Amino acid sequence: MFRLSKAADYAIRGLVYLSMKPDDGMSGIEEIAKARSIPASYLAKLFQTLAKKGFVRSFRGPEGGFALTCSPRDINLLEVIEAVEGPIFLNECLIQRGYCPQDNVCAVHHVWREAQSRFLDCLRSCNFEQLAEEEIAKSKVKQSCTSVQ
Amino acid sequence: MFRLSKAADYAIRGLVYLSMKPDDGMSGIEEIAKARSIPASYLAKLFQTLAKKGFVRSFRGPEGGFALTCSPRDINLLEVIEAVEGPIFLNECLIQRGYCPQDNVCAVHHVWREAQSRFLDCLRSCNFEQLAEEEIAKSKVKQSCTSVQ
DNA sequence: GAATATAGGATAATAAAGGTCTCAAATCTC
DNA sequence: GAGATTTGAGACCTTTATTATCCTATATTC
Repeated sequence: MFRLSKAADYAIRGLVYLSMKPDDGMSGIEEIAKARSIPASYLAKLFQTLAKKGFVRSFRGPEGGFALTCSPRDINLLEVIEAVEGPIFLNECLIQRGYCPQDNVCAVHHVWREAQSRFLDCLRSCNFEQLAEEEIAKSKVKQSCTSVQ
Repeated sequence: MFRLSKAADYAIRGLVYLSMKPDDGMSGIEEIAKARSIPASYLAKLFQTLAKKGFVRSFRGPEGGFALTCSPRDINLLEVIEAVEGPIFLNECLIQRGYCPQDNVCAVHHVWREAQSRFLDCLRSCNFEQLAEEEIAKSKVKQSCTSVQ
């Protein structure tokens, strides 16, 4: 099924939230989870893997929480998704050269490669600074004009 | 997980096989399954749904089997995948306008829309005539030069 | 009309995703 | 140092999707 997993979706939403904070802003899991309507215990587990992969640093104890390790500009969508879901392959035959026994015969193969590279480029070109800025802008519009659907 | 299901993969491979047959050529499940190394009983079910969706016609009895209902040129990859897997949505929030409560706030939303439309265009622009021709060409190359990896 | 080859449909087995809970470890405040 | 607070790690359960098989009904041929 070609669908983003909830895990990746949650991770992205959480990181966007952190990216919107003024520099080095730290947030606890509970805060993020509440702000973005994500199950807290699930988000906690996700942020553990994000910490392992180096996107965020964790701080224990009261007033602890998570903070980005680098500028939001230096994180892109693709990285985050792959950190949570593992590497993206639209079809098994794209996992690595020679994996698919019908590599040289299968005509669909190169269509997948093309579709995949376009798709990945699109995700790679989107960083969290953009996302955060856009979200801030949108939320301002919404505040000044609450009745609009 | 962003991956083509085996079901869709098998369906595509089966239809490519039919597309390679001279016009109106009919093939039994067993034949197709053997030619493309697909579990026969599984392929049978897939072709049932392909028949329901109108891509192939079925013929029972001895010498029966399946045949395309129209020219391979008039079938594209996207149609087939969606027939088997259901409609493609990269993220739940793209299912329909207003489905996602954070529609107007979420900045990631339009990235998904963009990525999705590029992806779908790519699949839509690929028809089974192309695929069949390419596969025939490739298999000829392979025959004349078997030792090449 | 009997044998046979095939589709049709129901059902089972497996794998993955999604989510919860508990306890340990660290850190801070008092 | 005691207690409160928060992450870390992992076990565990539930749900959903995928993959596969089996049995029955139907059409075709001889």
